[in-house]
Amino acid sequence: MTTAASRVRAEARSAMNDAILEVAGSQLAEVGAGALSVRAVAREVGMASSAIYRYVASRDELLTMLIIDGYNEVGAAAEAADASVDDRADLAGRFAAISRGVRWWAQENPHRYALLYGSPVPGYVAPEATILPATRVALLLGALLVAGPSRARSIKSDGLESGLELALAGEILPGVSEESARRGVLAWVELFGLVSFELFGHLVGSVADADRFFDRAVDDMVARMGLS
Amino acid sequence: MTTAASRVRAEARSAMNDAILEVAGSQLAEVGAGALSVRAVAREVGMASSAIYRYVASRDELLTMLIIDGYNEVGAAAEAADASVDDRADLAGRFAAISRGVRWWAQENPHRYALLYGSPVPGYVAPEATILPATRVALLLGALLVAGPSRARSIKSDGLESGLELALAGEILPGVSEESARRGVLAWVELFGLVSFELFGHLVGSVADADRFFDRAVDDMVARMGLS
DNA sequence: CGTGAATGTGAGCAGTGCTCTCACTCTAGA
DNA sequence: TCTAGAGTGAGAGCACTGCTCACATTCACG
Repeated sequence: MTTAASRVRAEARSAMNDAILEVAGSQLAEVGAGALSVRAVAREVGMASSAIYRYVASRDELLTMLIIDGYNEVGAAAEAADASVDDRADLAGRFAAISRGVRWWAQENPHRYALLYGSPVPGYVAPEATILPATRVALLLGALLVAGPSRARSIKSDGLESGLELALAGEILPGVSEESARRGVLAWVELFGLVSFELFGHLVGSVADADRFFDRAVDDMVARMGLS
Repeated sequence: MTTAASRVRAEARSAMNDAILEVAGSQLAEVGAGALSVRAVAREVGMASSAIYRYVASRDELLTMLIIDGYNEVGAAAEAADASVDDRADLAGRFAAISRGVRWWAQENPHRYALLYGSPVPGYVAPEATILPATRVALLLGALLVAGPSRARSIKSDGLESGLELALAGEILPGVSEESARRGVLAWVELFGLVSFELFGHLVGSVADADRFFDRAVDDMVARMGLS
Protein backbone atom coordinates (compact mmCIF):
# COMPACT_ATOMS: atom_id res chain seq x y z
CA MET A 1 0.00 0.00 0.00
CA THR A 2 1.13 3.47 -0.81
CA THR A 3 -0.61 4.95 2.18
CA ALA A 4 1.69 7.89 2.60
CA ALA A 5 1.71 8.13 -1.15
CA SER A 6 5.12 9.35 -2.15
CA ARG A 7 5.46 12.89 -0.91
CA VAL A 8 6.84 14.23 -4.16
CA ARG A 9 4.03 12.85 -6.26
CA ALA A 10 1.46 13.99 -3.75
CA GLU A 11 2.80 17.50 -4.02
CA ALA A 12 2.83 17.42 -7.78
CA ARG A 13 -0.72 16.17 -7.74
CA SER A 14 -1.85 18.86 -5.38
CA ALA A 15 -0.09 21.51 -7.44
CA MET A 16 -1.80 20.17 -10.53
CA ASN A 17 -5.12 20.30 -8.75
CA ASP A 18 -4.52 23.91 -7.84
CA ALA A 19 -3.55 24.78 -11.38
CA ILE A 20 -6.68 23.16 -12.74
CA LEU A 21 -8.86 24.97 -10.24
CA GLU A 22 -7.23 28.27 -11.08
CA VAL A 23 -7.56 27.84 -14.82
CA ALA A 24 -11.13 26.65 -14.42
CA GLY A 25 -11.81 29.69 -12.29
CA SER A 26 -10.62 32.13 -14.92
CA GLN A 27 -12.47 30.21 -17.62
CA LEU A 28 -15.59 30.49 -15.52
CA ALA A 29 -15.09 34.21 -15.09
CA GLU A 30 -14.74 34.61 -18.84
CA VAL A 31 -17.42 32.42 -20.33
CA GLY A 32 -19.67 31.46 -17.44
CA ALA A 33 -20.60 28.12 -15.98
CA GLY A 34 -22.66 26.84 -18.87
CA ALA A 35 -19.88 27.29 -21.36
CA LEU A 36 -17.12 25.99 -19.14
CA SER A 37 -15.38 23.17 -20.95
CA VAL A 38 -13.26 20.48 -19.39
CA ARG A 39 -11.33 20.13 -22.63
CA ALA A 40 -10.57 23.82 -22.71
CA VAL A 41 -9.27 23.68 -19.17
CA ALA A 42 -7.10 20.70 -20.08
CA ARG A 43 -5.73 22.57 -23.07
CA GLU A 44 -4.85 25.59 -21.00
CA VAL A 45 -3.03 23.59 -18.36
CA GLY A 46 -1.22 21.81 -21.19
CA MET A 47 -2.63 18.34 -20.93
CA ALA A 48 -4.39 15.96 -23.22
CA SER A 49 -8.13 16.21 -22.76
CA SER A 50 -8.23 12.69 -21.40
CA ALA A 51 -5.51 13.20 -18.80
CA ILE A 52 -7.44 15.79 -16.85
CA TYR A 53 -9.87 13.10 -15.81
CA ARG A 54 -7.09 11.73 -13.60
CA TYR A 55 -7.67 14.81 -11.45
CA VAL A 56 -11.30 15.67 -11.99
CA ALA A 57 -13.90 12.95 -12.16
CA SER A 58 -16.37 14.88 -14.26
CA ARG A 59 -17.54 18.27 -15.33
CA ASP A 60 -19.94 18.31 -12.40
CA GLU A 61 -17.14 17.71 -9.96
CA LEU A 62 -15.21 20.57 -11.48
CA LEU A 63 -18.22 22.82 -10.96
CA THR A 64 -18.55 21.59 -7.40
CA MET A 65 -14.96 22.56 -6.71
CA LEU A 66 -15.63 26.00 -8.13
CA ILE A 67 -18.79 26.33 -6.05
CA ILE A 68 -16.99 25.48 -2.82
CA ASP A 69 -14.23 27.88 -3.76
CA GLY A 70 -16.81 30.52 -4.52
CA TYR A 71 -18.65 30.19 -1.23
CA ASN A 72 -15.37 30.52 0.55
CA GLU A 73 -14.56 33.61 -1.46
CA VAL A 74 -17.84 35.41 -0.72
CA GLY A 75 -17.49 34.30 2.85
CA ALA A 76 -14.00 35.73 3.06
CA ALA A 77 -15.09 38.95 1.36
CA ALA A 78 -17.94 39.34 3.83
CA GLU A 79 -15.70 38.58 6.79
CA ALA A 80 -13.12 41.05 5.59
CA ALA A 81 -15.77 43.71 5.20
CA ASP A 82 -17.02 43.00 8.68
CA ALA A 83 -13.55 43.12 10.13
CA SER A 84 -12.94 46.49 8.52
CA VAL A 85 -15.43 48.10 10.88
CA ASP A 86 -13.46 49.41 13.83
CA ASP A 87 -16.31 49.91 16.25
CA ARG A 88 -17.27 46.29 16.85
CA ALA A 89 -20.33 47.42 18.79
CA ASP A 90 -21.71 49.23 15.75
CA LEU A 91 -23.83 46.33 14.60
CA ALA A 92 -25.69 48.40 12.04
CA GLY A 93 -22.41 49.51 10.53
CA ARG A 94 -21.15 45.95 10.45
CA PHE A 95 -24.30 44.72 8.77
CA ALA A 96 -24.02 47.44 6.16
CA ALA A 97 -20.35 46.59 5.60
CA ILE A 98 -21.10 42.92 5.14
CA SER A 99 -23.94 43.67 2.75
CA ARG A 100 -21.82 45.98 0.67
CA GLY A 101 -19.03 43.43 0.75
CA VAL A 102 -21.27 40.74 -0.67
CA ARG A 103 -22.64 43.05 -3.34
CA TRP A 104 -19.17 44.18 -4.28
CA TRP A 105 -17.90 40.63 -4.57
CA ALA A 106 -20.88 39.68 -6.70
CA GLN A 107 -20.26 42.52 -9.09
CA GLU A 108 -16.60 41.66 -9.32
CA ASN A 109 -17.36 37.98 -9.92
CA PRO A 110 -20.71 37.87 -11.68
CA HIS A 111 -20.37 34.43 -13.18
CA ARG A 112 -19.09 32.97 -9.97
CA TYR A 113 -21.95 34.57 -8.07
CA ALA A 114 -24.45 33.24 -10.60
CA LEU A 115 -22.99 29.79 -10.11
CA LEU A 116 -23.62 30.04 -6.38
CA TYR A 117 -26.92 31.86 -6.16
CA GLY A 118 -28.43 31.56 -9.64
CA SER A 119 -30.21 28.58 -11.03
CA PRO A 120 -28.63 25.34 -9.96
CA VAL A 121 -27.06 23.66 -12.97
CA PRO A 122 -29.60 21.30 -14.51
CA GLY A 123 -29.70 17.96 -12.79
CA TYR A 124 -27.12 19.14 -10.35
CA VAL A 125 -27.64 18.46 -6.66
CA ALA A 126 -25.40 20.18 -4.16
CA PRO A 127 -23.11 17.61 -2.51
CA GLU A 128 -22.48 17.57 1.21
CA ALA A 129 -19.18 19.31 0.82
CA THR A 130 -20.76 22.53 -0.39
CA ILE A 131 -23.20 23.15 2.44
CA LEU A 132 -20.66 24.06 5.07
CA PRO A 133 -18.85 26.83 3.15
CA ALA A 134 -22.25 28.01 1.96
CA THR A 135 -23.13 29.06 5.47
CA ARG A 136 -20.27 31.45 6.07
CA VAL A 137 -22.12 34.64 5.20
CA ALA A 138 -25.23 33.54 7.04
CA LEU A 139 -23.20 32.74 10.14
CA LEU A 140 -21.70 36.18 10.02
CA LEU A 141 -25.13 37.77 9.99
CA GLY A 142 -26.23 35.42 12.73
CA ALA A 143 -23.39 36.64 14.93
CA LEU A 144 -24.77 40.15 14.65
CA LEU A 145 -28.14 38.93 15.85
CA VAL A 146 -26.59 37.17 18.80
CA ALA A 147 -24.68 40.28 19.71
CA GLY A 148 -27.76 42.42 19.11
CA PRO A 149 -29.94 44.14 21.66
CA SER A 150 -33.10 42.21 20.88
CA ARG A 151 -32.05 39.01 22.56
CA ALA A 152 -35.13 37.96 24.46
CA ARG A 153 -36.72 34.62 25.00
CA SER A 154 -35.09 31.87 23.00
CA ILE A 155 -36.89 30.03 20.25
CA LYS A 156 -39.67 27.96 21.69
CA SER A 157 -39.28 24.25 21.52
CA ASP A 158 -42.26 23.77 19.24
CA GLY A 159 -40.61 26.25 16.90
CA LEU A 160 -43.53 26.23 14.53
CA GLU A 161 -44.54 29.80 15.04
CA SER A 162 -42.27 31.09 12.30
CA GLY A 163 -41.45 27.97 10.33
CA LEU A 164 -37.78 28.17 11.22
CA GLU A 165 -35.55 25.16 11.73
CA LEU A 166 -35.17 24.21 15.36
CA ALA A 167 -31.40 23.88 15.07
CA LEU A 168 -31.25 27.62 14.53
CA ALA A 169 -32.18 28.12 18.14
CA GLY A 170 -29.70 26.59 20.50
CA GLU A 171 -26.73 25.95 18.28
CA ILE A 172 -26.57 28.91 15.93
CA LEU A 173 -28.55 31.72 17.48
CA PRO A 174 -28.42 31.12 21.22
CA GLY A 175 -30.58 33.52 23.16
CA VAL A 176 -32.12 35.15 20.12
CA SER A 177 -35.87 35.50 20.07
CA GLU A 178 -37.76 33.55 17.50
CA GLU A 179 -39.12 36.68 15.87
CA SER A 180 -35.65 38.16 15.77
CA ALA A 181 -34.27 35.04 14.13
CA ARG A 182 -37.05 35.10 11.58
CA ARG A 183 -36.32 38.69 10.67
CA GLY A 184 -32.67 37.87 10.40
CA VAL A 185 -33.33 35.09 7.91
CA LEU A 186 -35.61 37.46 6.02
CA ALA A 187 -32.91 40.10 5.85
CA TRP A 188 -30.46 37.49 4.64
CA VAL A 189 -32.87 36.46 1.89
CA GLU A 190 -33.52 40.07 0.96
CA LEU A 191 -29.82 40.84 0.76
CA PHE A 192 -29.18 38.11 -1.77
CA GLY A 193 -32.46 38.83 -3.49
CA LEU A 194 -31.37 42.38 -4.06
CA VAL A 195 -27.93 41.44 -5.28
CA SER A 196 -29.31 38.78 -7.60
CA PHE A 197 -32.06 40.96 -9.03
CA GLU A 198 -29.62 43.74 -9.73
CA LEU A 199 -26.97 41.45 -11.18
CA PHE A 200 -29.41 39.54 -13.34
CA GLY A 201 -30.82 42.73 -14.78
CA HIS A 202 -34.29 42.68 -13.28
CA LEU A 203 -33.99 46.14 -11.80
CA VAL A 204 -33.32 47.78 -15.16
CA GLY A 205 -36.19 50.14 -15.79
CA SER A 206 -37.24 50.37 -12.18
CA VAL A 207 -34.14 51.49 -10.38
CA ALA A 208 -31.96 54.25 -11.74
CA ASP A 209 -29.38 54.58 -8.99
CA ALA A 210 -28.71 51.06 -7.82
CA ASP A 211 -26.13 52.14 -5.25
CA ARG A 212 -28.50 54.48 -3.51
CA PHE A 213 -31.37 52.03 -3.71
CA PHE A 214 -29.23 49.31 -2.18
CA ASP A 215 -28.00 51.51 0.62
CA ARG A 216 -31.51 52.56 1.54
CA ALA A 217 -32.60 48.93 1.50
CA VAL A 218 -29.75 48.07 3.84
CA ASP A 219 -30.97 50.75 6.21
CA ASP A 220 -34.38 49.11 6.19
CA MET A 221 -32.92 45.70 6.88
CA VAL A 222 -30.91 47.04 9.77
CA ALA A 223 -34.06 48.52 11.24
CA ARG A 224 -35.97 45.36 10.69
CA MET A 225 -33.33 43.28 12.44
CA GLY A 226 -33.37 45.69 15.35
CA LEU A 227 -29.70 46.54 15.00
CA SER A 228 -30.02 50.31 14.66
CA MET B 1 -43.61 40.08 -53.57
CA THR B 2 -45.23 37.50 -51.36
CA THR B 3 -46.46 40.08 -48.92
CA ALA B 4 -49.60 38.26 -47.81
CA ALA B 5 -47.55 35.09 -47.95
CA SER B 6 -49.93 32.35 -48.96
CA ARG B 7 -52.44 31.83 -46.20
CA VAL B 8 -52.13 28.05 -46.16
CA ARG B 9 -48.39 28.06 -45.79
CA ALA B 10 -48.55 30.79 -43.16
CA GLU B 11 -50.89 28.66 -41.11
CA ALA B 12 -48.74 25.56 -41.46
CA ARG B 13 -45.75 27.60 -40.42
CA SER B 14 -47.49 29.01 -37.41
CA ALA B 15 -48.69 25.55 -36.40
CA MET B 16 -45.16 24.24 -36.72
CA ASN B 17 -43.92 27.10 -34.58
CA ASP B 18 -46.44 26.25 -31.90
CA ALA B 19 -45.48 22.59 -32.00
CA ILE B 20 -41.83 23.45 -31.62
CA LEU B 21 -42.53 25.77 -28.72
CA GLU B 22 -44.63 23.14 -27.00
CA VAL B 23 -42.08 20.38 -27.43
CA ALA B 24 -39.31 22.70 -26.34
CA GLY B 25 -41.39 23.61 -23.30
CA SER B 26 -41.79 20.04 -22.17
CA GLN B 27 -38.13 19.33 -22.87
CA LEU B 28 -37.26 22.33 -20.71
CA ALA B 29 -39.48 21.08 -17.93
CA GLU B 30 -37.77 17.71 -18.03
CA VAL B 31 -34.10 18.46 -18.42
CA GLY B 32 -33.73 22.17 -17.73
CA ALA B 33 -32.45 24.99 -19.84
CA GLY B 34 -28.80 24.02 -19.90
CA ALA B 35 -29.53 20.58 -21.29
CA LEU B 36 -32.15 21.70 -23.77
CA SER B 37 -31.07 20.52 -27.19
CA VAL B 38 -32.26 21.85 -30.52
CA ARG B 39 -31.61 18.49 -32.10
CA ALA B 40 -33.71 16.71 -29.52
CA VAL B 41 -36.58 19.10 -30.13
CA ALA B 42 -36.26 18.52 -33.86
CA ARG B 43 -36.33 14.77 -33.32
CA GLU B 44 -39.47 14.97 -31.23
CA VAL B 45 -41.37 17.08 -33.74
CA GLY B 46 -40.20 14.64 -36.41
CA MET B 47 -37.84 16.78 -38.41
CA ALA B 48 -34.29 16.58 -39.52
CA SER B 49 -32.04 18.52 -37.18
CA SER B 50 -31.22 20.92 -39.96
CA ALA B 51 -34.82 21.68 -40.91
CA ILE B 52 -35.72 23.13 -37.54
CA TYR B 53 -33.45 26.05 -38.26
CA ARG B 54 -36.04 27.18 -40.79
CA TYR B 55 -38.20 28.02 -37.79
CA VAL B 56 -35.75 28.84 -35.05
CA ALA B 57 -32.65 30.85 -35.82
CA SER B 58 -30.57 29.49 -32.98
CA ARG B 59 -30.64 27.86 -29.60
CA ASP B 60 -30.63 31.30 -28.03
CA GLU B 61 -33.73 32.29 -29.95
CA LEU B 62 -35.46 29.14 -28.80
CA LEU B 63 -34.64 30.04 -25.22
CA THR B 64 -35.89 33.56 -25.80
CA MET B 65 -39.22 32.21 -27.01
CA LEU B 66 -39.45 30.06 -23.90
CA ILE B 67 -38.58 33.02 -21.71
CA ILE B 68 -41.29 35.21 -23.20
CA ASP B 69 -43.73 32.36 -22.86
CA GLY B 70 -42.67 31.86 -19.27
CA TYR B 71 -43.09 35.50 -18.30
CA ASN B 72 -46.55 35.42 -19.76
CA GLU B 73 -47.32 32.27 -17.80
CA VAL B 74 -46.25 33.67 -14.43
CA GLY B 75 -48.01 36.86 -15.29
CA ALA B 76 -51.20 34.99 -16.08
CA ALA B 77 -50.88 32.88 -12.93
CA ALA B 78 -50.45 36.01 -10.84
CA GLU B 79 -53.36 37.76 -12.52
CA ALA B 80 -55.56 34.74 -12.03
CA ALA B 81 -54.63 34.60 -8.37
CA ASP B 82 -55.42 38.27 -8.02
CA ALA B 83 -58.74 37.90 -9.79
CA SER B 84 -59.72 35.08 -7.45
CA VAL B 85 -60.01 37.52 -4.57
CA ASP B 86 -63.61 38.62 -4.40
CA ASP B 87 -63.19 41.65 -2.23
CA ARG B 88 -61.30 43.91 -4.62
CA ALA B 89 -60.74 46.42 -1.85
CA ASP B 90 -58.85 43.86 0.23
CA LEU B 91 -55.44 44.90 -1.04
CA ALA B 92 -53.60 42.85 1.55
CA GLY B 93 -55.52 39.76 0.51
CA ARG B 94 -54.83 40.45 -3.14
CA PHE B 95 -51.13 40.88 -2.49
CA ALA B 96 -51.05 37.62 -0.59
CA ALA B 97 -52.92 35.87 -3.37
CA ILE B 98 -50.54 37.17 -6.02
CA SER B 99 -47.54 36.16 -3.94
CA ARG B 100 -48.84 32.69 -3.37
CA GLY B 101 -49.72 32.45 -7.04
CA VAL B 102 -46.19 33.26 -8.09
CA ARG B 103 -44.71 30.81 -5.60
CA TRP B 104 -47.11 28.11 -6.68
CA TRP B 105 -46.29 28.61 -10.35
CA ALA B 106 -42.58 28.52 -9.58
CA GLN B 107 -42.90 25.23 -7.75
CA GLU B 108 -44.96 23.74 -10.54
CA ASN B 109 -42.49 24.92 -13.17
CA PRO B 110 -39.09 25.01 -11.50
CA HIS B 111 -36.98 24.87 -14.62
CA ARG B 112 -39.06 27.49 -16.34
CA TYR B 113 -38.83 29.71 -13.28
CA ALA B 114 -35.07 29.20 -13.11
CA LEU B 115 -34.86 30.23 -16.74
CA LEU B 116 -36.62 33.49 -15.94
CA TYR B 117 -35.22 34.43 -12.55
CA GLY B 118 -32.09 32.34 -12.16
CA SER B 119 -28.74 33.07 -13.71
CA PRO B 120 -29.05 34.43 -17.20
CA VAL B 121 -27.73 31.87 -19.64
CA PRO B 122 -24.05 32.59 -20.27
CA GLY B 123 -23.48 35.24 -22.87
CA TYR B 124 -27.18 35.74 -23.17
CA VAL B 125 -28.59 39.25 -23.17
CA ALA B 126 -32.31 39.74 -22.88
CA PRO B 127 -33.70 41.03 -26.16
CA GLU B 128 -36.25 43.83 -26.33
CA ALA B 129 -39.12 41.42 -26.79
CA THR B 130 -38.73 39.94 -23.32
CA ILE B 131 -38.88 43.10 -21.25
CA LEU B 132 -42.56 43.83 -21.77
CA PRO B 133 -43.96 40.45 -20.65
CA ALA B 134 -41.43 40.50 -17.83
CA THR B 135 -43.26 43.41 -16.24
CA ARG B 136 -46.65 41.79 -15.85
CA VAL B 137 -46.26 40.69 -12.25
CA ALA B 138 -44.62 43.95 -11.27
CA LEU B 139 -47.45 45.93 -12.87
CA LEU B 140 -49.94 43.91 -10.89
CA LEU B 141 -48.20 44.79 -7.65
CA GLY B 142 -47.95 48.39 -8.78
CA ALA B 143 -51.71 48.51 -9.24
CA LEU B 144 -52.12 47.60 -5.59
CA LEU B 145 -49.89 50.50 -4.62
CA VAL B 146 -51.86 52.89 -6.76
CA ALA B 147 -55.10 51.68 -5.20
CA GLY B 148 -53.52 51.75 -1.76
CA PRO B 149 -54.17 54.19 1.06
CA SER B 150 -50.68 55.59 1.26
CA ARG B 151 -50.96 57.72 -1.84
CA ALA B 152 -49.38 60.97 -0.84
CA ARG B 153 -47.10 63.33 -2.67
CA SER B 154 -45.93 61.97 -6.00
CA ILE B 155 -42.32 61.16 -6.71
CA LYS B 156 -40.29 64.34 -6.68
CA SER B 157 -38.86 65.45 -9.95
CA ASP B 158 -35.27 65.02 -8.84
CA GLY B 159 -36.16 61.47 -7.92
CA LEU B 160 -32.77 60.78 -6.46
CA GLU B 161 -33.92 60.29 -2.90
CA SER B 162 -34.55 56.59 -3.32
CA GLY B 163 -32.65 55.76 -6.46
CA LEU B 164 -35.82 54.83 -8.32
CA GLU B 165 -36.37 55.38 -12.00
CA LEU B 166 -38.26 58.56 -12.77
CA ALA B 167 -40.59 56.81 -15.19
CA LEU B 168 -42.03 54.92 -12.24
CA ALA B 169 -43.65 58.12 -11.07
CA GLY B 170 -46.07 59.54 -13.57
CA GLU B 171 -46.55 56.63 -15.90
CA ILE B 172 -46.66 53.56 -13.74
CA LEU B 173 -47.38 54.65 -10.20
CA PRO B 174 -49.31 57.91 -10.50
CA GLY B 175 -49.96 59.56 -7.19
CA VAL B 176 -47.88 57.13 -5.19
CA SER B 177 -45.39 58.61 -2.78
CA GLU B 178 -41.75 58.02 -3.50
CA GLU B 179 -41.26 56.13 -0.27
CA SER B 180 -44.26 53.98 -1.01
CA ALA B 181 -42.95 53.19 -4.45
CA ARG B 182 -39.59 52.27 -3.00
CA ARG B 183 -41.13 49.89 -0.53
CA GLY B 184 -43.18 48.40 -3.29
CA VAL B 185 -40.12 47.64 -5.36
CA LEU B 186 -38.49 46.21 -2.25
CA ALA B 187 -41.44 43.93 -1.60
CA TRP B 188 -41.32 42.82 -5.23
CA VAL B 189 -37.64 41.97 -4.89
CA GLU B 190 -38.23 40.18 -1.61
CA LEU B 191 -41.06 38.12 -3.09
CA PHE B 192 -38.88 36.76 -5.86
CA GLY B 193 -35.92 36.51 -3.53
CA LEU B 194 -37.91 34.26 -1.25
CA VAL B 195 -39.23 32.10 -4.05
CA SER B 196 -35.77 31.77 -5.61
CA PHE B 197 -34.00 30.99 -2.35
CA GLU B 198 -36.53 28.34 -1.49
CA LEU B 199 -36.56 26.82 -4.97
CA PHE B 200 -32.80 26.80 -5.32
CA GLY B 201 -32.38 25.09 -1.98
CA HIS B 202 -30.78 27.85 0.02
CA LEU B 203 -33.34 27.67 2.81
CA VAL B 204 -32.61 24.03 3.56
CA GLY B 205 -31.27 23.89 7.09
CA SER B 206 -32.68 27.25 8.09
CA VAL B 207 -36.35 26.96 7.39
CA ALA B 208 -38.31 23.88 8.34
CA ASP B 209 -41.83 24.90 7.34
CA ALA B 210 -41.43 26.85 4.14
CA ASP B 211 -45.15 27.43 3.72
CA ARG B 212 -45.49 29.06 7.10
CA PHE B 213 -42.30 31.02 6.70
CA PHE B 214 -43.49 32.36 3.36
CA ASP B 215 -46.89 33.33 4.66
CA ARG B 216 -45.40 35.22 7.54
CA ALA B 217 -43.04 36.99 5.19
CA VAL B 218 -45.97 37.99 3.02
CA ASP B 219 -47.62 39.50 6.08
CA ASP B 220 -44.51 41.54 6.64
CA MET B 221 -44.43 42.73 3.07
CA VAL B 222 -48.06 43.75 3.22
CA ALA B 223 -47.34 45.79 6.31
CA ARG B 224 -44.29 47.32 4.75
CA MET B 225 -46.24 48.37 1.67
CA GLY B 226 -48.89 49.91 3.86
CA LEU B 227 -51.64 47.71 2.50
CA SER B 228 -52.83 46.20 5.75
C1' DC C 1 17.34 -2.81 -9.18
C1' DG C 2 13.08 -4.27 -10.54
C1' DT C 3 8.12 -3.59 -10.01
C1' DG C 4 3.84 -1.59 -9.84
C1' DA C 5 1.20 2.33 -9.12
C1' DA C 6 0.66 6.95 -10.90
C1' DT C 7 0.49 9.64 -14.78
C1' DG C 8 0.02 11.12 -19.63
C1' DT C 9 -1.35 10.03 -24.70
C1' DG C 10 -4.22 9.31 -28.78
C1' DA C 11 -7.99 7.23 -30.72
C1' DG C 12 -12.70 6.79 -30.48
C1' DC C 13 -17.90 7.07 -29.31
C1' DA C 14 -21.95 9.57 -28.97
C1' DG C 15 -23.74 13.76 -28.71
C1' DT C 16 -24.09 18.97 -29.64
C1' DG C 17 -24.98 23.74 -32.57
C1' DC C 18 -24.99 25.15 -36.96
C1' DT C 19 -24.11 25.52 -42.20
C1' DC C 20 -23.95 23.99 -46.36
C1' DT C 21 -25.93 21.78 -50.90
C1' DC C 22 -29.38 19.41 -52.91
C1' DA C 23 -34.29 17.98 -53.86
C1' DC C 24 -38.90 18.77 -53.66
C1' DT C 25 -43.57 21.17 -53.28
C1' DC C 26 -46.65 24.47 -54.09
C1' DT C 27 -47.99 29.28 -54.55
C1' DA C 28 -48.28 33.47 -57.36
C1' DG C 29 -47.95 36.01 -61.31
C1' DA C 30 -47.54 36.24 -66.47
C1' DT D 1 -52.30 27.15 -67.66
C1' DC D 2 -47.53 27.11 -67.24
C1' DT D 3 -43.47 28.32 -65.04
C1' DA D 4 -40.20 30.99 -62.05
C1' DG D 5 -39.16 31.18 -57.46
C1' DA D 6 -40.07 31.13 -52.72
C1' DG D 7 -40.80 27.90 -48.95
C1' DT D 8 -39.64 23.71 -46.95
C1' DG D 9 -37.26 19.43 -45.86
C1' DA D 10 -33.16 15.95 -45.95
C1' DG D 11 -28.43 14.56 -45.48
C1' DA D 12 -23.69 15.30 -45.10
C1' DG D 13 -20.36 17.66 -42.78
C1' DC D 14 -17.51 20.79 -39.54
C1' DA D 15 -15.93 21.83 -35.17
C1' DC D 16 -16.79 21.18 -30.72
C1' DT D 17 -18.24 18.76 -26.30
C1' DG D 18 -17.96 14.95 -22.13
C1' DC D 19 -16.02 10.79 -21.30
C1' DT D 20 -13.71 5.98 -21.85
C1' DC D 21 -10.35 2.90 -23.15
C1' DA D 22 -5.99 0.54 -24.36
C1' DC D 23 -1.63 1.78 -24.51
C1' DA D 24 3.08 4.02 -23.27
C1' DT D 25 5.91 6.13 -19.96
C1' DT D 26 7.84 7.66 -15.63
C1' DC D 27 9.39 7.25 -11.25
C1' DA D 28 9.25 6.45 -6.09
C1' DC D 29 9.58 2.60 -2.94
C1' DG D 30 10.51 -2.03 -1.18
